[in-house]
Amino acid sequence: MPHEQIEASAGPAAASPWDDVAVRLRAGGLRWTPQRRTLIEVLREHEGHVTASELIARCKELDGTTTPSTVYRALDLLEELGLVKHGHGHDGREEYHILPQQVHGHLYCVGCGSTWEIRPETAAVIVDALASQLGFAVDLSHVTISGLCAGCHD
Amino acid sequence: MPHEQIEASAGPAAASPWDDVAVRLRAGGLRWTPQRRTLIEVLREHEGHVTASELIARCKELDGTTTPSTVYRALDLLEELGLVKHGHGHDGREEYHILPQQVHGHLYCVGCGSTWEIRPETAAVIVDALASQLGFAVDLSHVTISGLCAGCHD
DNA sequence: GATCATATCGCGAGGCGTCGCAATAGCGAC
DNA sequence: GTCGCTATTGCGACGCCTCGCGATATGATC
Ligand SMILES: [Mn+2]
Ligand SMILES: [Mn+2]
Ligand SMILES: [Zn+2]
Ligand SMILES: [Zn+2]
Repeated sequence: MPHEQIEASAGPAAASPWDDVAVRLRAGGLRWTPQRRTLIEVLREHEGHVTASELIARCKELDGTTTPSTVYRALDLLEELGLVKHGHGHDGREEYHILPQQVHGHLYCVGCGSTWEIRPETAAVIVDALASQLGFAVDLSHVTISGLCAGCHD
Repeated sequence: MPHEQIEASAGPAAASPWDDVAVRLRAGGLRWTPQRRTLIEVLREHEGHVTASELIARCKELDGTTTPSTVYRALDLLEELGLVKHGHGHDGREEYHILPQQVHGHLYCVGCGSTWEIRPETAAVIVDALASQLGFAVDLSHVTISGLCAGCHD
């Protein structure tokens, strides 16, 4: 497969945020390892929300030697780089937002199990209320708020 | 210790919600077991918020044979009776509110680790926003909202 | 391409919470 | 007081997540 490198580096291209992870890591004295490579590969396949378990499972498919603790640690790292953002589902389990564009809160209906993202306008009301009344800077994206959706109550 | 029963039933007394748990359980075809008795005894000692682990530990002090799964199941039951209400801390772990008077939300500062209850006025804003905009009936007490307190940001 | 400092890994153990199952024991009825 | 139905328990196993530790391997330097 000659010319592979030439092709890969041809053109400015649609730069993906994943492309320079190796560089960013090394710039900080950190290392670009096969385990991290695999995780990035998996993350490239996803959008939106994914469970930590799902990510680990997929990594294991690509590399049978995958270890959970290594994946968790790599995810922590990528979160510091701003490439993923974790939150907690209604039961406390971790969920990851891949390439979080705009942070958003989550709703979970205990009646039917549906989930929704909280729209920016609605989120703003919540954020503003806590900011103005308590000076508290909410990270809405970290939690899933439970309750009953319109279809499930009354 | 004669007259014990007479004393116990003397006067209308300051009825505690714990006093008729046995009756309420039996009324539903459920049973009043030593394990549940121990848990109630522990709950009587507490107010406000307690971790599930703390409750289990305290039960174990009173009864060395205590089993975690049994305590968890008993707590589920008491929650159905409205005597406790569980929520999740910022890390997803369970916390129990003993005799929840008024449900309230919780705030956690990721900077200093402090926690606060969300005051009713503030909670009302959040609940109303989700109710009016989405028809969603929030159970604020089930989650701990993370962020930075006034002292920890800017 | 060899060397070396140290970032990272894999492993094992532990805490938390859930569930299925077989054995046990409330408690209502007689 | 005994009997019998079945709610409940204890156990064991599992899934999720974290952490410490000794072994490994990255990648900067020469
Ligand atoms: Mn919950
Ligand atoms: Mn978290
Ligand atoms: Zn619903
Ligand atoms: Zn703070």
